[in-house]
Amino acid sequence: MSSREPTLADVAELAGVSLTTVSRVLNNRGYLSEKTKKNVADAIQTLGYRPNSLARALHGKRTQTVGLIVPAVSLPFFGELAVEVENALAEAGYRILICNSMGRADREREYLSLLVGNRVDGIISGAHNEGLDEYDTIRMPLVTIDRELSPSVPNVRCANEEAGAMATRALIEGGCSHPLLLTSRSGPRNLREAGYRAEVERAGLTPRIVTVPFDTPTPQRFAMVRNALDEARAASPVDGVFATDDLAAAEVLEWARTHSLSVPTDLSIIGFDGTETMRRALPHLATIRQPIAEIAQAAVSILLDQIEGKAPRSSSDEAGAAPAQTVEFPGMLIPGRSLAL
Amino acid sequence: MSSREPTLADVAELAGVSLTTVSRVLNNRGYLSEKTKKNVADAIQTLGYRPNSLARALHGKRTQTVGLIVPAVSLPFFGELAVEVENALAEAGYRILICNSMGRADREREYLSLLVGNRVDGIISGAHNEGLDEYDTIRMPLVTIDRELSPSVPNVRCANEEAGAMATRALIEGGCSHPLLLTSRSGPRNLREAGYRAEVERAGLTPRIVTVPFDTPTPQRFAMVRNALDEARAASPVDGVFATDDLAAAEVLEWARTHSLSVPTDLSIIGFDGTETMRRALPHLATIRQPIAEIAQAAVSILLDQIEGKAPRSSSDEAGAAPAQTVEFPGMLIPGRSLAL
DNA sequence: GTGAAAGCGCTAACAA
DNA sequence: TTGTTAGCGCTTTCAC
Repeated sequence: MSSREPTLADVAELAGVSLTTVSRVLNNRGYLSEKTKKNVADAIQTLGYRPNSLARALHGKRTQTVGLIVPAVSLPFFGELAVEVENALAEAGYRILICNSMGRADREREYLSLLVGNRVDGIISGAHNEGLDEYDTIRMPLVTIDRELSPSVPNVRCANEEAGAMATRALIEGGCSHPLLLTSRSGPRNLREAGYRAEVERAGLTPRIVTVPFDTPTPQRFAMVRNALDEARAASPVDGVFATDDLAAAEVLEWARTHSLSVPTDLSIIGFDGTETMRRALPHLATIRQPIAEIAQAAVSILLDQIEGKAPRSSSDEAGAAPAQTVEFPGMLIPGRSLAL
Repeated sequence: MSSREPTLADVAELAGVSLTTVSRVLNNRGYLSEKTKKNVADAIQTLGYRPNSLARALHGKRTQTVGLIVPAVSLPFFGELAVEVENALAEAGYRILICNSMGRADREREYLSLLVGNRVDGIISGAHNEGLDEYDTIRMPLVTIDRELSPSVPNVRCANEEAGAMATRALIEGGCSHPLLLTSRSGPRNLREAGYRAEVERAGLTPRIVTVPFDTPTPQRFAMVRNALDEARAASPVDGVFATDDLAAAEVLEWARTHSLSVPTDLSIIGFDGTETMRRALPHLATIRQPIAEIAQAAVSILLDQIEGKAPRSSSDEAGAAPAQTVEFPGMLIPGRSLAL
């Protein structure tokens, strides 16, 4: 009875017309008599027919699907990013295939393969694994979010350097003379760090940086943050912390509590991201809000331009075409009680 | 040059064999000479060939894809659920198509259609829209997570009633004589509420319930929570709150602060879910942890049994077969400073 | 061991 | 206004 999904042929038979005709009413193409239209529509209705998108896609048309690669949608930033990307895509009639790389290069590699195998129309990558040359092989529209993959791949992100400077400035203006940076990976590619450094030096202070890797498993995380901060404080005073994500900032809050440091009197804290979830969880935490919706929309719109051929992927920059864009959106300071004034 | 993805035919030509042969080495079926195998493998390598899964699926095989419908992966519970479902599925060689219904019935309906159109092999639904009779039309393996869809659809969930009782008991044992329930929708189908009621009555206390709809937009949320709690407190004293999710519990914490109620001296608070994100953000919040990984694994395993034919979906319960299971996993009390002892 | 040919469900010329 | 036919890329009998 409910053996298999009905096909075009089933509909055609029931309606007493040819396949083409059914296909035509489905795609609303060509001239059809009202009567035929209705017949077919009825048949579709009674059969509960749904076109097989695979077959359609096989024919060379688009799959209307875009792959999104992120570390994990369980992280508030990426969860919200995924939702916004999905919304932006939905408006254009595209769907999303979400891939959680879990910070593992092998999984990202696998997913890349899978996406190509599934013939998605394009890929948005927000994962952060290094050294994946597989991306060079990708012959399809590609956009990254906050990730420098190659000069030929467009990159959309928050204006990290200025945002980092903004956060640091907020600490300094609040009276901190020993502001510390807590981040996941220090180095020249960390633009939030660059902003921090610039601002600290401008104020004639000394940069101090402490790192706890992004993908540390939760059980060990808090211990690592605590140790790192303890060490830093043992070396010299700390009266402010800029954590490059809000979850890390939450750990700093907890650390302060265990040391009976009162916030912001003894210690000012500012985070980064400003996701809805974290705003709800810790409304008093000052932070820099990334404009997630804008970022998602921009990434989607660039990708769709490529997909729809307005901007043929300049993979090899033939004729020295314009280099791929880096689009930046400013972060926004959200004040909070965790910050002295 | 990088015109289109290479096809089986391209590989066959380069290797100087037939389509069949290539297909055989791909699927490792039948007898092949080592030499041929190697030739083909090389051709695949140099061409960077990836089988088109659409074409394969079209042939009647599985798509190896499962749809997951949730309100939004940006909510910590569903974000973590999605990740766990994806992990469980990955082990079995399946992938996941995530659909965020955003609490809207129309979007859920659309997504259902889309999933069927994409010929996913099965669906896991964790969304919460009422009155979607579309589900009756679905002729494919289906499992729900914490959602009573129909007696014939298996449902996996946390043992909500006991967990609700557990939370309430924690408040009462901590000395609360006026424990309030903050939930999103009150009614007989709310099992956490049922647990709360049972326990409150057992202690000879009066149940008091306050609701703020789940999908209230963030800007208005906090105001609604505040008003609801203010009203409740104006009517009679409140010395404990059981919030049926941790984000709501966070709002109660904030409400307590604005009223200078000290937690837990004046007010005990316990939440629900115990996601990693919320544990990191508010480590001192007592809560009931849902065993998300177990729930995800169970749902996946039941679904895969259906897909792989071990348990033919008993949509009409022919021969009065065993009714669809409801699988429950116990919640776990996580104590915290928000709770008096 | 390997190949030829039919067909999965659909679209798009090309006819009628 | 509608039907016929040839694929899309792959798997799978059935032959050789």
